[in-house]
Amino acid sequence: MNRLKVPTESAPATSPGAEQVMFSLLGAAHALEDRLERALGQVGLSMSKLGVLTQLVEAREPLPLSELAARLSCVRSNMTQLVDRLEADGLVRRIDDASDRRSVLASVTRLGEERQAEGARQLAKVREGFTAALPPADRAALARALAALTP
Amino acid sequence: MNRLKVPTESAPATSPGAEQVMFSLLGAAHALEDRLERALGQVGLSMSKLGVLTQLVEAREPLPLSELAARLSCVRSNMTQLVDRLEADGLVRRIDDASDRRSVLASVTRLGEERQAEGARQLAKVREGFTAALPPADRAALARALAALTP
DNA sequence: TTGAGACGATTCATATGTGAACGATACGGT
DNA sequence: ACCGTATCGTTCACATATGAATCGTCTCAA
Repeated sequence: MNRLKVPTESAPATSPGAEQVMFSLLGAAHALEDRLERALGQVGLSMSKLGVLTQLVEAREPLPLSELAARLSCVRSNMTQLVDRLEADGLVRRIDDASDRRSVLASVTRLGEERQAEGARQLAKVREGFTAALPPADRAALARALAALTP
Repeated sequence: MNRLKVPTESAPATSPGAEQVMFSLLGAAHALEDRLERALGQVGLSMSKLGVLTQLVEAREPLPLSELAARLSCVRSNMTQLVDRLEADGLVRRIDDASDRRSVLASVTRLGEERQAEGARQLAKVREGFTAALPPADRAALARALAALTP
């Protein structure tokens, strides 16, 4: 699931190091995603799968695939395949929507709920490690900078 | 090429906001990658393709696929396919390595060099936008925090 | 009521990544 | 000189994403 390392540039001699901050951000996120996928892999999940399960658990009711796609910011065809795999794993079931025959609802199974809880624990562990690695003095500035960067 | 949005958590009431910093980082990187892929798409490239072309241009000589995979931190099978597509695009040629018959070298074409230059310009534009969006007061702290985060 | 257009899910083609298995080649120690 | 092992590229199966095209269903305006 990894992203390739970003192309290094032949440094244009402007403010020294400024060009590299963007790549540092990509690299840090990349490394973090690796850790998350590895941790979740230990309980048979991925970030994508955990995302779907978490939505369903939090909603406390079955949700249409369209709604899941919207909440997780992906296209519907992606959700079709993701739910295919979750169904094959026995973590989710498709049920017909009685009120709209176009719609298909995803319903989390008992096993899916258990797996979601395990995944959430793994995720929390990684998050703790992340927070621990963060220089406390820079935490606020990081949060501020990231907020400014996300439009 | 997008990553799904990260699962939101039912906030455990520890230090307020601290849990979310990790997700902010993933989100910011995600948005940034989107912008980069879109900018590169305008010249028919992707981050992965530009990465390969840039390595070849900077090396000023053909490189073995293994070497490219190592430099871009991906597995060799990925490089095989990436070079397949670059070759189909006419940006790269495979040539036999006379000194080691196991090895295959990737050689950037004239068109590939031109495309790399265009890609680098697109990348620089995005980077400028990135830097502009960054609160100057937080730049150093961001760089420091990201460095601490990348092991 | 009906028919045009919006909407929901799926399928297909494609891009990008991983990892295992394979065949060809290289190389070092005996 | 030969054999075991390492390395190289490829192929395959899979996971994850996008976007276009398709098919069924729904809804509203005329």
